[in-house]
Amino acid sequence: MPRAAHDPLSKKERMAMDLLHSMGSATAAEVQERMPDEPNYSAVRALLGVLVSKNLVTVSQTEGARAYVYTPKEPAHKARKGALNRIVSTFFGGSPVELVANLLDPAERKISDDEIERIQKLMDAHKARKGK
Amino acid sequence: MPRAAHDPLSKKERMAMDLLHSMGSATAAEVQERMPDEPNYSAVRALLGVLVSKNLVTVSQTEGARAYVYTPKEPAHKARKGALNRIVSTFFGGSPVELVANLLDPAERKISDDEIERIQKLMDAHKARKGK
DNA sequence: GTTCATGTGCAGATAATTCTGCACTTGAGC
DNA sequence: GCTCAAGTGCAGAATTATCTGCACATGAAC
Repeated sequence: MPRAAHDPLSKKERMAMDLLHSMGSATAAEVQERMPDEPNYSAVRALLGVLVSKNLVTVSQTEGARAYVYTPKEPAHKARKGALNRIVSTFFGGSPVELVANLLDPAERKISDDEIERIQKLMDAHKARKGK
Repeated sequence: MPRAAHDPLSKKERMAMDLLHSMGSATAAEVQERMPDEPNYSAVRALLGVLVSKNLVTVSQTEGARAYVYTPKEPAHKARKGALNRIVSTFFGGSPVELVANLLDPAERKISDDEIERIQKLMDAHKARKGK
């Protein structure tokens, strides 16, 4: 029986998971490259192995390639949702509006005018869909 | 000498830090209450002690109260910024717009009409400030 | 001034994570 | 057919994180 799904990840595991999520999928070597202070190859393999055994990651071998490819099992949209929920509740008192306000805050320099423009469009589209 | 600032937190440490951030500050007992499956008091104290020794948390004693109060050292806005950056880069390909789009996506059910209204207002205000 | 609940400090024990090393495989290049 | 680079499997060592227990402090209630 697999471990409980909510089993929290250890720090390196979390790191590796995040890398896999941001890359979509990757080989051990690719993960290694992006780990802070490049642990050795065996260590990375061991780490990924743990994720596989926890059933959080899938391993596969593609045609011509030699190395295994590791892919997160949780679909991206779920992972995003979870991450967002966590952040909203721990840093923005549960209010997504606060989060957006923070993104817009120029003091935080996180978002360009162009991007703001695009968000505005999203909102309009959203409104239109709603209104009809 | 303190440990490197980017020293990643272990899972319980992360949990405790998040709790402190969401509460502003707290006693060991308060943190304990909110930890999944309530570890014992000594364990929580030990955990908080580690955070203090890593220089991430401050401990203080207020007037009439007996228990120590633990407070994150990193100012809230910085913590938020870091958390947002991390999420944007690991789950939204570096684009804050994608994050907002995800928040708006009704399939994700994360945000109410009322909240959307408020975001819209924020955007307008932002635009107005810009335009002048 | 005794008792009790709640705290503190700290020294290790226990458990989990992270890493290492090595024997073995396989395809490419020569 | 060798040799080499890049993989794989796995067993356990080394390191960290987590927890436990206990002796002592202190204010409140009685």
